[in-house]
Amino acid sequence: MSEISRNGVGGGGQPGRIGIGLELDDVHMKILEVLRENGRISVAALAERVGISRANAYTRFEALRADGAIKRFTAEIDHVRTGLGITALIFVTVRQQMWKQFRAELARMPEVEYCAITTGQHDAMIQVRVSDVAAVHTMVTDRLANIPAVKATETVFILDEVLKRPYVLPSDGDRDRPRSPRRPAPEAQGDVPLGMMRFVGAAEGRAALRKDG
Amino acid sequence: MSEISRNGVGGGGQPGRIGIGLELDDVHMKILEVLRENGRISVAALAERVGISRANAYTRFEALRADGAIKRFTAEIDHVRTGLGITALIFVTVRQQMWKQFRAELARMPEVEYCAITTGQHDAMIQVRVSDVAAVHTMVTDRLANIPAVKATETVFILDEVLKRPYVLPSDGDRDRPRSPRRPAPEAQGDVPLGMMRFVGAAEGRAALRKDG
DNA sequence: GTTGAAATTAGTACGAA
DNA sequence: TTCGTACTAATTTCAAC
Repeated sequence: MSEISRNGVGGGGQPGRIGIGLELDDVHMKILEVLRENGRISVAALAERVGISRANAYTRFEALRADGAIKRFTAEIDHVRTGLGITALIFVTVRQQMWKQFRAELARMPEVEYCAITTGQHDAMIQVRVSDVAAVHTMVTDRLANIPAVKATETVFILDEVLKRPYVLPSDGDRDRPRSPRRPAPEAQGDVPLGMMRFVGAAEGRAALRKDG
Repeated sequence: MSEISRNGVGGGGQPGRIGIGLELDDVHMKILEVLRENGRISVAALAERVGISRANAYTRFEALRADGAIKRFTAEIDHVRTGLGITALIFVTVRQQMWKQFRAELARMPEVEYCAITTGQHDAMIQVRVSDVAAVHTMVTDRLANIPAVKATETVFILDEVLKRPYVLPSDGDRDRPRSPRRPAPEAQGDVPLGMMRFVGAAEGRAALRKDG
């Protein structure tokens, strides 16, 4: 379920004005900041925390929802408590021209929480939550392996989830980041050990793969 | 911020009864199911959808919150709309005995949405959201490279987020999954191309790394 | 975009089954 | 435990400014 908006590399626009949606000003951002920490706050309390009137808060709240800037509200739950304490990442290599099938099969796998198409060595990364390690094995060898679209997989386990923010906002950077310019100053690039850093681009023909998804 | 519960590989318990918390029955699960799709639903409406009384819904709702099964409520937002349309995964190799420093530095990076410690070739995977591809480059070469704890990185871009469920619940499997047993039947393992599947274990000495985090 | 007052709904506290 | 009801407090809506 829940197809989400596409992020195209290189398609980044300027903050606050993207697409044909409404313009997000500082007040909108502040509203989002509050809602990400407490999604169940009343609009009245929200108005007070943001520093605007009730009516204004209702208007903006509804606008953010209607525009799609807020996609939905959800509860964050403790997976260990619900019996799904094992999390794994499965990197999948997908056969060309079979993306549609791959996506269809994904929708039929409830244990998959997240799937993203990536550049690099593999084509997609999926995150699964299951009750035990055996279930990961079953998932990979029984379910994924039986999908013709899946050429190969590579599985790693998640030992610990160190950080999980509800989501990131542009305004987060205003806190302690030194307001870095879009492009780093040329002289700043010299003093880092670039040899240790690898940017992994898309494999050959990857660009064409997105079309038949 | 927001340290979350640790998921230990091999530490999976039986569903519905983990740790010393409250016992989660079918009604609790149904409540979570509703709340994950609509985190702002009123308790009155929640009671109706689950099929219990209002008073009972309040009791269980509060119990789930107090127990920690529900960690928080949040709004899911459209990152492209807020100007953070570029998402990247950075796989990090961390120097032994320097995990504490790595985690401290992570907390000071607002663009990091998620960080997990993994088995396999790398030690950690972090997901960042920024406004443009140049910001990823700045992030990796300027910020991450300057952390002594970081030995090496590998970066891939996310081209498309195909699937993003609020979270997975054990009951999700009751829908269309053929109620698979914990461990796959021996004969079922023979007809899959195991040669294409790779399970990547932890690098040498990885187990010791968790202690000094 | 703001304030204030009416209508509605949410949250709490009971006793009964 | 769970349900049903009554009570109190808060929120949402809608009006005028």
